[in-house]
Order: sequence, then C-alpha cells, then structure tokens
Amino acid sequence: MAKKTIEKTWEPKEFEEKIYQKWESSGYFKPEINMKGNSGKVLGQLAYDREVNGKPFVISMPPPNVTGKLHMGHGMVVTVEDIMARYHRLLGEPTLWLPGTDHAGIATQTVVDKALRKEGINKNDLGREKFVEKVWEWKGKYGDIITSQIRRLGASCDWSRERFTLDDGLSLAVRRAFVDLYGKGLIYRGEYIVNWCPRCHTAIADDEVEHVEQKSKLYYFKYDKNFPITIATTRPETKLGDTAVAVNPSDKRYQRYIGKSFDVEIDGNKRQIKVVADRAVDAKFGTGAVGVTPAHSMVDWRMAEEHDLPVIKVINEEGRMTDEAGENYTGLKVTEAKEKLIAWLSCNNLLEKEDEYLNNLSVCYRCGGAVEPLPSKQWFVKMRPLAEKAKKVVEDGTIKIIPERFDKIYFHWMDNIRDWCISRQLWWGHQIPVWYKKNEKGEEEVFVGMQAPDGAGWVQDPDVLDTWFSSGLWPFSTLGWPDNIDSKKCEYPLPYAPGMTTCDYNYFYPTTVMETAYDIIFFWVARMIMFGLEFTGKAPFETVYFHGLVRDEHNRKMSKSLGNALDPLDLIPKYGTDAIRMALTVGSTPGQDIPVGEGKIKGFRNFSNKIWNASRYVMLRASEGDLKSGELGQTIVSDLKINGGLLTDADRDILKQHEEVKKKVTEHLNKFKFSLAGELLYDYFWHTFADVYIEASKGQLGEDVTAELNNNTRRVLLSVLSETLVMLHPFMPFVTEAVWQDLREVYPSLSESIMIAEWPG
RNA sequence: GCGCCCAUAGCUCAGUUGGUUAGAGCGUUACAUUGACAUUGUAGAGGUCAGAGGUUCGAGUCCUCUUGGGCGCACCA
Repeated sequence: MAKKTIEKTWEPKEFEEKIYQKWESSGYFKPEINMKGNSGKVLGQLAYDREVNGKPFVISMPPPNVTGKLHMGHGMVVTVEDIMARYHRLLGEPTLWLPGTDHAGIATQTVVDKALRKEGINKNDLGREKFVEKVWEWKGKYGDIITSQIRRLGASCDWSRERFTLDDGLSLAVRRAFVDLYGKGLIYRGEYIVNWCPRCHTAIADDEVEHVEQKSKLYYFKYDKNFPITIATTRPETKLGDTAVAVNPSDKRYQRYIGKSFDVEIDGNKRQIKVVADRAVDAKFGTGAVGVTPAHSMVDWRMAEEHDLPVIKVINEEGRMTDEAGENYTGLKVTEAKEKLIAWLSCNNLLEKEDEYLNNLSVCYRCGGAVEPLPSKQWFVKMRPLAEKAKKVVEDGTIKIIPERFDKIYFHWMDNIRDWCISRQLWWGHQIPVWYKKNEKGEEEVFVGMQAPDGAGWVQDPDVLDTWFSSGLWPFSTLGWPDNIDSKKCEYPLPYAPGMTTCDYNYFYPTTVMETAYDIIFFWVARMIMFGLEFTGKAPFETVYFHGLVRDEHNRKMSKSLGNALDPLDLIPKYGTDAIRMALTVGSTPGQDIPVGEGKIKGFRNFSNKIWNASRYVMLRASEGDLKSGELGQTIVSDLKINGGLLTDADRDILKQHEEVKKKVTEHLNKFKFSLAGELLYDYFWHTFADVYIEASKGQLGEDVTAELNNNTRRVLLSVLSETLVMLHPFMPFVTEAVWQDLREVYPSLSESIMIAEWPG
C-alpha cells in the first residue's frame, strides 16, 4: 500500500480552511469537550459545576461591530485570546471563549444611512420602523462577514454560544439593567449641557469627544461701547448668548465691577451681563475676563449654576443660530454667524485686536465633526457610587490589570468621573424603556419598566441607549443574565431574586480574563466592572489584559490615508494565518504598541515552513521513507519509550534543553508573557532542535549504526517534536495540526487532533 | 494645567523581586551549500543601555535632576 506523500513546503491555503471546519464540526471549541487528562475527546461530560469540573477558563470576546471589516486590531485580539484559550484547553480546563457582535449604534446607523442615500433613499422619509428594518436587513447580509473572517484567523471560540447585543436575551438584560439602576436612583433624566454632534444628530458622552489641535483666532472686543471690560474669545458667535463676564477674584483690574450688572446691546440683542468672580479664570490669559456663555460651554455651564445665571441657547441641534440669537442671526450656520458678528464688531469699533491662537477643537470620535455643547434633555447614569466600588476591586487586587501602570490611569478616571449621558437620538439600538403620558392636569407621567404599561396613551421615549450600555453587560448578559424573570410582569420595582440564573451563567461567570485594546479602557472595561459589580455583585473577570495597538513597521498609526494599513485578508492567503499570528505575538508587550510590517510576517512564514519541513524530515527518517519524493515509509513507531542507556551526548543535550523549554514556556504563559513564550519556542525549534539536534541525529540514523540506536534516535526525535508541536499549537494552530495529522501516520498513538492533546508538563 | 509612560545595536524591539561576557528579528560582512528546508547553514562586525548625580559589594534594572519623545485626563479664553 502506498503511503502518504508529504510536500516539501507548507502550503497554508491547502489546509487552513479544511482544518478549521474539522475543528468546528468536531465540537472542539466547546467547553463540553472536557478532555482532562486523556487524549481523546469526551463530549457532554460537563456538569456545569465548579465543584465537579473545577474552575473553567472563560474569555468573552470583545464583540466587533456588526458591519465591521477585519483589520489588524482584530488579528491581535483573536491571536492573544486564542493563545490563552488553546493553552488552557490543552491543560485540560473546560474552556469557553464566547464570541459575538455589537450593534454599534452610531457607527452602524451611519453606514446604513449612507448606503441608503446612495440609492436615493432618505431615512426620514422612510420613517423609524422601516429604517430599522433596513438596518436589520443589512445586519443579516453583512453580519456574518466579520465572524467568518474571525474564523479565518483560527479563533477557537464556541460559535454555538455566539451572541449579538440586540438579541432578545441581551435586550432583556439591557432593560433590566436600566430599570434596576433607575430604581436605585442611579439613572435620572434632566436638561443639562451635553456634547452634541450636529452631524450625527445626537448627544454623545464626554469620553466620545476627542480634541484636535487647530489654528484659530482669539478676538478681543467689548459687547458694546457702554461695557467697561474687554473680553477675549475664539468663538464670538456664542457671545450672543452671554449672560455674564467672569474674572479672577484676585484680579485688581476688575475688582470694582464684581457683582454689578450692565445692560448691553450686541447687534440688536439686548442682554444683561453680570460681572462675577470665579477661581477658574486665569488672569494672565487674554484680558483676564471671560464672557460666560452658559448654554454653549461646559465650564460656563458650571459657572452659571454656581452664580445663578440665566441660560440662553443661541445654537440649535442643527448647528444653526436660534431665534434667541436675534433676528440678524436666526437660522445662520455658526460659521456664518461668526463672520457676521465680527464684521459688526469691526464696523462699530468694538473689535480691539485679533491674535493667532492654537486651541483644541472638540470633535465627535465617530464622525470627526465639530461637537457643539448645548443644553438638552437627556438620560444620565450617576457614576460616582458605581465608580467607588469599581475602584476598590482594582485597589484590593480582585481585578488585576496587565500592564500594571494602567491602574493609575484607571484610578485617575474613576476619581474624576462625571455622569454618563446614555441617551442617543438614534433609531438603531435599545430603545429606552421609559414611557410618558400626559394626565388630565396636563402633567407628564413617567413609567419605567420592562415593557409598555397597560392603558392607552403611553408613548415610549424615542431615544436609544449608548452602545456601551449594552456592551457593559457583555460578560454576563451573554451567559444568560437575567434569566427567568417574567418579562410580562416585570416593572419597577423588580421582583429581583439573586440566583435566577442559567447553567452557563452559574458555571462560567465570573469570567477569567478580559483581553482588549487599551484605548477602550473607559468606554468598555471600566463600565463592565461597574455593571458587573452592580448587577451580579461580582467582578466580571479576574484579569484585564491590554494588548498594544498594531502599528506599521516605522511605528506609525495604520491608516487608510497613509496607505500603510496591512490588510489581514490579503496577507492570510499570501503567508498563512500562523505567520500573521506569530508576527503579532513576538515582540508584543502588553499595553505597548507593536510595529508589524510585511517583512516580519514573511519571517514567520519562513518559520512555518521550517516547522513543516523539519517535521517532514523527522517523519521520513522515522518511518524510513523517501526523502526525495516525500513518501512516508512503512515503519511505524508504537511507543516513545526512550532507552536511557543508549543516549548520546546530543540526545542528552536536547532532552535537557527540552525540559527547560517546557518549564519556561509554561511559566511565561501563566504570566501572560506571550511574546517571550513565542520567541523562546521559535528560537528553540529552529536553532536548537532543527539546527543542532536534527543535524546531530543524522549520524545516529541509517545503516552505519545499530538498529537499537536507530530506534532510540527516532523516539527522541518524535518525542521532542510532538511535544514541541503541542507547545507551538496555541501560537500557530494550523501548521501544527497539519503536521500532527501526518505524524499520526508514523506514530498512531497521538490524539486525533492536536487541539485535544495534552500540554507537556 | 494635572497625571502616566518611554529613551538599550543601522532599524524595530525584548530584557518584571538588582547578580556571569546585555539579547532577538530585520539589515550588514565573509564563507559554505545540487542540501530535509524556492523560505538553508556556519562564523563575524555592530552597544560608555539618552545625559548627570546618588543608593549598593554589584545598576540597563532602584532614587533625584536634566534633555528628548509618546500617551491619558481636563480645556474650543
């Protein structure tokens, strides 16, 4: 019978997709394989009980946006998490890596809106219901793309437990969380100044605002001739809404005006301007006097509260001037209003000078458009009480953050936390579970509950919740929380009973590791910790591991405009998934950005080939096959019992080093040092096992030496190789599995997949 | 403005309780190679570990300062 022929080079395209399908269909990604201590899979042995099965290893995958396309950042997430998942599975721990996708409110709505506009469809003509239907269609069409791409990266996650943030269960969790917080007084509604994005036409949270440095002008002027103080500002148009001028209390120049009010007229707008003293004012800046615009500046809003100043809204949600801005300005865009007012000031000799000035423009992190602070009625979460608990669990080590230095960043944020604006004026997302009705007296009644109240006339709040509200529940909402609540009868106050959980929640929660990029520490990680503590009474994970951001080989940010972004989907067919995974692992330290260029990936493609080829050599020699054709020989090795008496110096050296490597790799992985583990394996496999031992073994094989030495050498080769493959498997799953399958021809006692082998200990 | 981090070979970076002669990849130089390995091997060159001071028997590692770079928070006076 002709034996299998092994090609000279590793061709990832021939293997990767087939291998992945085999894994997935075999159920190897499910925690139920529970194959502790043996080399065959045992399905269905899980009792979902920590006392019976031990502690599981659990990771919730950061859910990518449903409309997203795979990029190197996903490559990093999948690589690091898959290394952990595969390692712990090899250790025999029931391992759950739970995948899913995020509805990504603003991002998705914008994408679909744009696409519809291209077809000539306006979302407002369509109406809310039809538009949301369209987004669901979109999700159905494109939602699977990202998950199939994640499969291409070799992710060993349990797709049978895949979740989406708008699933029924997760939506129930969102409503439950909202109602619960409202009941505790931690959610409130009110008219406050918020960051408004006129382009996305919604309020956004403080941390969704980014600052971009830009050149602008600082204008010095007086409101009118009768006003004694000159102010300086970069935004004259907002001054139409000024109700005060603030100076530093110790500024001698303005002492005599403090407390006085002046009637002024700014291009037809009559205003009363009060002079107030406030510590926040820097006497050295500008003229030392600030025009206070309560409605359109965060700082001024606070001053207005303290000094009891009126609020005049001169800019509306469209980014245009309101009626309050006066008839000369009503309806103008802010930029037009600015020009017009400067012209007027100049004509009336009120403009004293213009300085070049570098300031920070606030922009929306989603669309990049300028953010307009304005007062608006929104829902907020009271953060202080949540922050205190969340801070404590990191302080006392319940949650460990890697790298440690992020502790300080985390604490700093918690200490300076402000309330979180959670309502968004969008259609795509979780609609706020609040209903309003006007009663006979014309007053508004408010109902907060799991579903619409009985009776006619109730109208649900049209807004949806910030995407991060549902993401914050991810570690437990994906596992079934809050199961068993009768949603029909649920309303505030909730009949809350702890322990109403599913098997999954009961066994897998709290999770083990939260692995993600450090740039979403506040958006996501902090809020998961807060929500986890608040709703489950437990920290949602033990360890937070932050990987670095992937940059190009010159350490520049990857971006489309620079043209330096590497597309994993181009690179996978070219070099193989394993090469990309290694390139993302070796040289990557937690929290530290990592440069990755095509050259680096190429280097690890060579390594994939080295593994393939060195293994081919070992298999051919061990089976006494044909090195030229690659055909395996008839000899089968039945066991790997090594005869200590026959060991050569080379044997002893490699076995000793092998033990050392096993110990170190295990240590590194336990300490989350993936780079060191990967680098060590790379170096060991190539420059010790292949360059040194395989070379030495050539003199211990063949007709010139005894059959006993031949046999012993084969066993040393196979033993070291098979164990090294297992250690390499978490990093390079495909080539190791492909080799493993061939290796089974020569040494049939190996497990049917390397995924369910045993970690060499 | 407040805070955090970084500075190690030509380039990109490892080096976590202070401990032999400071490492890797890429690049570079020489040699070998019809080789298991179009993707190979062997050998080499290349570092006052940013600068100054301090602690110590001993500092790339700990402390202080200086210089240069990055980041976070706050802020559109």
